Amino acid sequence: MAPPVSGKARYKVGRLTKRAEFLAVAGARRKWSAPGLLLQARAQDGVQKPRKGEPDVRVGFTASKKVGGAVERNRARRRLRAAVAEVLAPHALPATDYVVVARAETVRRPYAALKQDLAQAMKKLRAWQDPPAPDAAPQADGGGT
RNA sequence: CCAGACGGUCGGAUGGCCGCUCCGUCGCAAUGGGGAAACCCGCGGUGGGGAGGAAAGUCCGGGCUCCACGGAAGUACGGUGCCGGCUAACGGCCGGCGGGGGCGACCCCAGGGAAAGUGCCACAGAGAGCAGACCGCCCGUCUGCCCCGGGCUUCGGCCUGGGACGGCAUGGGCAAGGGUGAAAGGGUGCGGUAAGAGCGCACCGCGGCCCCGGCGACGGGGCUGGCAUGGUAAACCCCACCGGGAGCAAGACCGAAUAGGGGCGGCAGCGCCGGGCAACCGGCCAAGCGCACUUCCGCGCCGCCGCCCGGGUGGGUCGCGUCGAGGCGUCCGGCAACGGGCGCCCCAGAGGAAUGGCCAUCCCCCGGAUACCGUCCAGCACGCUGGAUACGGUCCGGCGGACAGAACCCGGCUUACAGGCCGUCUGGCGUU
RNA sequence: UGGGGCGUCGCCAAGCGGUAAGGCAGCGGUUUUUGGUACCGCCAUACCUAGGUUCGAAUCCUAGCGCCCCAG
Repeated sequence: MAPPVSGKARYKVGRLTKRAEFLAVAGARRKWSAPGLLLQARAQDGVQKPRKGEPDVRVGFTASKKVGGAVERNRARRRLRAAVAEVLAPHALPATDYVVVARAETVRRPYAALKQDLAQAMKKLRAWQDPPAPDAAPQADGGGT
């Protein structure tokens, strides 16, 4: 691959959109449940992999009816998306698909705690790594301290 | 000032950091990447747009698209139901009418037909749809007892006439009153009567006819009938009017692999039976292939290969937001709904679904504090002291900021909703 | 998106204009040494919500809430 973005500090992640992709991640049975969210992970293979030119880390979001009405479900997904951009993107393993599932608590949970939930879930699933280019690390590490 | 009625409107504000999506524009990326194809995809700068009054429920009406259909009428089914208007249309809206509620502003009403037919009206009650007579009221007959009169008498009574009160008696009249019921076959009053009854009369109600006003629903008046016609149609039904079906996962286009369909060519097979003039069709056997392999048995498949064609699934693009029953402003007509003229504007377009995440300050709300300022109360040495704070500041705290997220688009309806603002009106109290 | 159905006591469930059955569970009693079984009694407990029609509504109508199913 020839990534056009090499020196930039922003970590791009792709998006899971097809039902089959979500089922594949769920079928891997690598999941961990935190108070504010539920994380699933799966290493990509020859069938489930990003198309060329896309980022090689992909994330999908799920907010079912159990979370609430459309307003609550939208808000839960948006908060999770923001947390993923801050926490998961810089520390994600390459060639891995993630699915973040919203829970009823996701909407009410303080944002700092939500970020900690995500980081803890990644570590529990052994899907955490330190940024590969620490010199270009962005200022998105506020969750730890 | 308090209480209330109706209508309209808004539905947090400002800023910072980091992001999303669409459109325009400039530059870079390039002989660029992905994909079978259709088609999709960067990076950086800059400018702009980016949820609602209900976007909701999906209860109606349309546009749009496909399907069906010769016209008209009818049947069935579903819906609507006072009148007039508005509208593209509606079960919507506006203005009226009638009925009901409220002191009032005002609110509520599926509000056609019950003398076309059918059904139903429990229990209670004498009687409930061809009404009926339990208590009761009245008139007789019979009879009991009491009072009054007459006659007879052997003074014990007997006969007879009248009156009053009665009777497990009996023959009729009545439907006022009692009682039952949601409802008892017009209501109230007077007359009338043996007692009563529309039996008669007055008023009210109801029906019929006529006149007047109104486009009409209907209203007003007159004459007349003499009560005939209980309720229920959100029971069946009758009448009038309306309705072809499905829905953007509609639909249009582009178009893999696999299986199946068709055509052409080559090769293999071409035994038997049935049908047919034949082309050919159907069946059976064998061969072949598969069930790991060999033999037997069993089961299953049935010409093989190549090329081409069309339908079509996954996938992709369009549909899809430039133009609309469009928005804003203004003028005119109309009581109004609404219509018309003119000017300006282009105003969300996602697609596992953008419109956000976090933080400050302000605003509002809730709880607490009240040293201080105001306010109120008390004391007076008249300027202070003590207290209160339900109110205005001030300070502190608040996982406090309603209902809720476009999905093809409009017009309505219904439902949810913290709080604020504006206007009109009604009732009460006070002051002048 | 379109269509269909159901909400009755703690659970299951009848009733389809006039009285809200029944079973299980629960409580009390009898029988039994005790428990179970059996029998008797008590369930003064229920019609999803709000309006309306009707003399009268669980039942009919309208609106809403919740749940389930079917088709694409």
